[in-house]
Parts: sequence; C-alpha cells; structure tokens
Amino acid sequence: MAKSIFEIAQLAEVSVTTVRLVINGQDQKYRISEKTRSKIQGIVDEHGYYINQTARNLKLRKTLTLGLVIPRLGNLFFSQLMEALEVNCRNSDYQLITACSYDDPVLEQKLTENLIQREVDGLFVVSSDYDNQKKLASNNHKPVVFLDRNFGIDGISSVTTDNTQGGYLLGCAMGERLQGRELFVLAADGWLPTIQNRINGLKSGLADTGYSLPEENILVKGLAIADWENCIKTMEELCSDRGVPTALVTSALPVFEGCMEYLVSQYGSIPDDILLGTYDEHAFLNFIPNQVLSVCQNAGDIAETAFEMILKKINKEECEEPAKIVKSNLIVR
Amino acid sequence: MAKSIFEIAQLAEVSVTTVRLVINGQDQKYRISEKTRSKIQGIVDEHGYYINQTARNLKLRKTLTLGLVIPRLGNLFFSQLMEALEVNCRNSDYQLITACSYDDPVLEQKLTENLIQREVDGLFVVSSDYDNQKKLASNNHKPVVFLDRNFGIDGISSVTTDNTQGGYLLGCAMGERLQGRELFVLAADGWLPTIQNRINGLKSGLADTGYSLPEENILVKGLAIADWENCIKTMEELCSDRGVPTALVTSALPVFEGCMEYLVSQYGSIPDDILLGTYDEHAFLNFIPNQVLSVCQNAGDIAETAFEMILKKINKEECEEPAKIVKSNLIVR
DNA sequence: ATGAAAGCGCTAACAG
DNA sequence: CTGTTAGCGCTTTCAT
Repeated sequence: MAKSIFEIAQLAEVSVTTVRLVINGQDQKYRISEKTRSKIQGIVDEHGYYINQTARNLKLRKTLTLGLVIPRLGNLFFSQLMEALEVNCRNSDYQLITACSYDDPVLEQKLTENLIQREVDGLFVVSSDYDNQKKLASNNHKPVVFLDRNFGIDGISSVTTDNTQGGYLLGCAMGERLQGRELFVLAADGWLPTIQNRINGLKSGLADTGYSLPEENILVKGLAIADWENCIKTMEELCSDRGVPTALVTSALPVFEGCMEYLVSQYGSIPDDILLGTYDEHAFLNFIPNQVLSVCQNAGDIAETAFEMILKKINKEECEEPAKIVKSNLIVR
Repeated sequence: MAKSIFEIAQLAEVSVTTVRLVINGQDQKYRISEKTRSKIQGIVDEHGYYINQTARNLKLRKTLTLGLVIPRLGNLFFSQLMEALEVNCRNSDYQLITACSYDDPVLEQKLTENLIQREVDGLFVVSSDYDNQKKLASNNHKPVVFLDRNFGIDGISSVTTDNTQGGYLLGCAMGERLQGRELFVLAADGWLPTIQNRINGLKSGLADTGYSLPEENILVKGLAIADWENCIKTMEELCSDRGVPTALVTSALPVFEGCMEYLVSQYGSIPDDILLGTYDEHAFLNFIPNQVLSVCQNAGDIAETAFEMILKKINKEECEEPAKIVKSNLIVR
C-alpha cells in the first residue's frame, strides 16, 4: 500500500521537504546529495507513493478539475462534446467532472453550485434558461464558459454553433430540392435562441431559393431533449391536421426520431417520397432510404475553443472576444 | 461573494464552532441561543455561505465522489450507462467523475490511478483487459465495481450483461427467420469475454432451431469501440470473399454501423432482402426498412445494481455475491 | 450554551 | 544541502 510523503520521510529518516524535492524531481535544483536521493528513491520504488490530491488542492487552492453541466448524454451531440472536452482536459492534466441537468433549471442551478463548492477551477455550462445564465455570469468568482447556448447576455464567454448559418445552408439545399413539395418544420425547445436561429436561418435560405415558408407550417411545441416522446405527439397532430408532409425539417435529432417513430408506427415504414432535413448529424441517417439532409455541428472545434477560453480565464488573461461562434456544415446525401 | 465559516464567525463575533452548529442545523441539539442563531443566520443570508468541500474532504478522508472509467461516450450504451450512474450518484449526494479510456489499457491504468489519487470513494471500471482488471481488483484500498466486462477473475465485484442469454435469444429468433438463408457473423473486439459469450449464445440459439453456424462464417477482427472504421473493411472483405450476405449478425452497434456504411457506399442503400441482427439497441434501427432484430442491454439495471454494490463496499458491508449478471431482452421488428 | 485547539497531508517560506 | 514550521478550511474533542 502506497505511502504519503510523511511516511516516506520517516522510513528514510529525512525531512518531508527532502522527500518532496526528490519526488517532484527538483533534487538537482536543490542539490540533494546522491546518497539521500537514492535512499528516498528506493523507498518510493519499494512501497509506492500516492499523492493525496485533496490535501494538495486545499493548500494550493486549485483542484485541476473543470466542471461540465450538460443537458443529457444520450444525445449524440452532447456526448461528443463531452468526449472532446474530456480529451482537451486530460491533455492539460485537468479532470473533467460532468453532471446532467436534463434541461431543468432548478437542477442545473443545484449542479453548478455543487461543482463550485467542490472547488472546480472552472465551469462549462450548457444553460437551460436566461436567468441561470445571467446569474452564473455575474457570479464572478469562478471562470465560466457557456457552451452551445447564449441567451443574449452581453459580455459573457460563450462558444456556440452558428445556427443561423447552418439553418441557411439547410434552407438553400431544401429549397433547391423541393420541386413543388410543401415544406413543414417541426421543432421543440422553442424558447432556446438556438432553435429560433435555426428556424430563422432556414427561412432565409428557403427565401433565397424562392420558397416562402408559411408561418402555419412551422410547429414549435414542447420539449425534445428532456422528453422526446412529446415529438411523436406533435408529429401525430401535424399529420392529422395537414396530412403526411412530403417535405419535413426537424430542429434536432430527438425531434427527428419522434417524427420517424410516428411514421413507422402508422405506416410500417417511412413513406419513401418524403424529403427530410434535420439539424444534427448521425451515421444512421445514411441508412434511411429517403433523401436526408443534415447539419453537422462541430463538437471538436467547440470543445477546443471553449477549453482555450477557460484556460485564459483561469490564468487571468483577459479575453476580449468573449462570444465565439463555430460554423457548422451541411451533409447532403 | 460567499464566505467561509471562519469569516462568518468573525462577522458575527462568535466562534467557528457556533457558526458550524447553526449552519449544520444542530443549533437545537446544542441549545444555541436564539439571539446568536439569528445573528449568524442573518449574516449567512446576507453574504451567503459556500462550504469548501476540499477542506471537508481532507478532514473526513472521504470526498463523496465516485470515479467511472469507460471506453467511450459516443457509444450509446456507454452514455446511457453513465447517465444512469450519474442519476444514482446524485440521488445519494455523490458526484460522478468520468474519464474515457478508448479501450487503451495504458490510458485506462493512468486514469484509474489519477482517480484514486483524487481520493474518489469508489471506482466503476469498464476494463479493457485481464491484467488491468486483475491488478485493480487486488489493489484493495479502494472499492471497485467492474462494469460490463469480467475477464473471469474470481471474487471480483462485477455487474455484466448476460451476453450468452442475449445471444441465445437472438440466435433462436434469427434461426426461425432464416428460411434457407446463409448466416454470417461479423464481430470486433474479439478478446473480450463479452463478445465470445455473445457468439456462443448465438450459436446455441441457432443450433436449437436447427441451424448449424459454420466457423468460417464467423469473422472476428480488430477493434470496434476505438476504431469503427475497421468494421467497414471487415465487411468489404466478407463481401468480396463470400458475396453480400443475405443474413447478418453483428456483435455491437459500431460493427453494425460499419457494415451498413459499406453496403450504402457500394450499393447506394442497404439491399432490402438482408435479414439483420445486432447486439445493442438504437431507436434508429426502427427506421431501416430491412427486418432488424436487436438485443437491448439494460443500462438502468446495471447502473442501479452497481451503485448498490459500491455503496455496500464503501460501508464495509461484505457482499457475498460479487458477480451480478443482468438479463437483456430481444427486440423484434 | 459557546470557545479553543488539534490535526487531515500537503506546500512554501525561511532557517540553518 | 536539509530541516522546521505555519498554514489551507474544515471537523471533532474537550473545556468552560
């Protein structure tokens, strides 16, 4: 069983300072004698040494941990984001601590407080509403970088996808392929700027290819991330009110899933003449026979940018460009 | 900005003990006078109090954190597992700390050591090989529960899926639907007992429905979780050596993805007469026109069982049934 | 009813 | 070259 610095010092009959210098490889710098060094080294090799990070954290007032509050992991985009963040952290000797908020503002608040009390050195947060974001942003005793969502608060550090641009790309591509079809848009989580931007981008892309999307063809209802079954119902409503659409855009993958689920449950399969478009990418979209266009967010870039930002904030380098925006790209099949 | 116990004590002109008793709600028990109590409460309400968990952790020699080392999060099963564990932890005031090993034994070892040095109270590990599992299991100064994989080491605490049973179910169902087709099996990560059990279960299920699977129809090659593109190549080999199969079982979702990817790249879509079967479930399997059978692992049950086990170990209650096995179920479409 | 003080394991300043 | 010591903020035991 591995020993602490003090125990090793006792065994070697030297002081803790000497042990620490050897263990931290500063024996050259402080000219520890070779005899002492090798005695200590021998004992470390024999018994092992486990540093007690907790004690070190307390003394240094930093923990080399970063917190991440994210809605869910079952959602591919978020799990990719976490994976990418975790790699960035590990490469810089940070440890990422992740908690899921299920887009519940109360839970989110509890989780961020908990992480701050655990003395994380910084915090990544995918906020679920304006108030939480505002509050956390003004709570300036821990560096915070907001991911994926910015509720329009001035001066906060955030890294988000350029949803308007992604929407525009999708709008253009759909517009070109409509060939007389009538397009419907199904969305959830409509209070998020993310979703509003996606829809606005889509509209302008469609407009630029000569298709004017009627407001009544846009259905924004309920939750997706926290409750994707809601999307099944919305699709059911759409189909019974307006018939099965021949062209459909969904605001995110859970919405897409809900829609397809409904169609399969009703018709045994996805009617093969529907033109489909969705935000978020997934390898499985390749396996659907219909034409599916999708907008791929760049989780890797978002993570990297966010990580650089938080490092700067931790090291007190002022960052003058707090709100970064990452482009996404269109995948045409 | 929130204050520490000491700072509050100074402001209230009382001792830290008194403050702590009020903050921890033990003021009744120790009969703190109402005057003192309300003075302290007032200061807490005004300035706020943030407990420094790091200091508490050091003193109490426990951190209320649990570590999780998992191959990847992009894999749905693992992200579901993490999500479920995180909920269990949160409900018992633990914080889960997750790190990804990408099934690299060296990285895995580094991550587990790192987590132990951070003084997690217990550790969940999806081990990537026998040696790591063996070593960690005998390293008995932290409670460890192994998830999803048990390399056949006696007496370790593990919670795994009953892969043989799941394989058997799939084997029976496939066998009944073959109708003269020749079945091929594609697998990766073949060194895992998980995979071996799945294949053995499958074989016996097929045998029980009168189909004897020839060994040369089973291709086990390379990695899936860490490198799913490898699966595309394996499928390419299979197709060029033996033709496009009319019945195919894959050992996990990444393998399935690779196979479908290859077929789509070659033929524009998945040939519609292939009967498909795979381990692991995903909502998107519903949207593939072919008949797809899948085996659904129960991430929620695994997490719950594992969490109960680690709590017992932390509280030193001997658990006499260390290796738990969770059934999976077949999804027929 | 409230306070004083020791100590968790580590770091860093200072002393020889 | 090596040792001593004072904290980091908290909990806990023992006084009063």
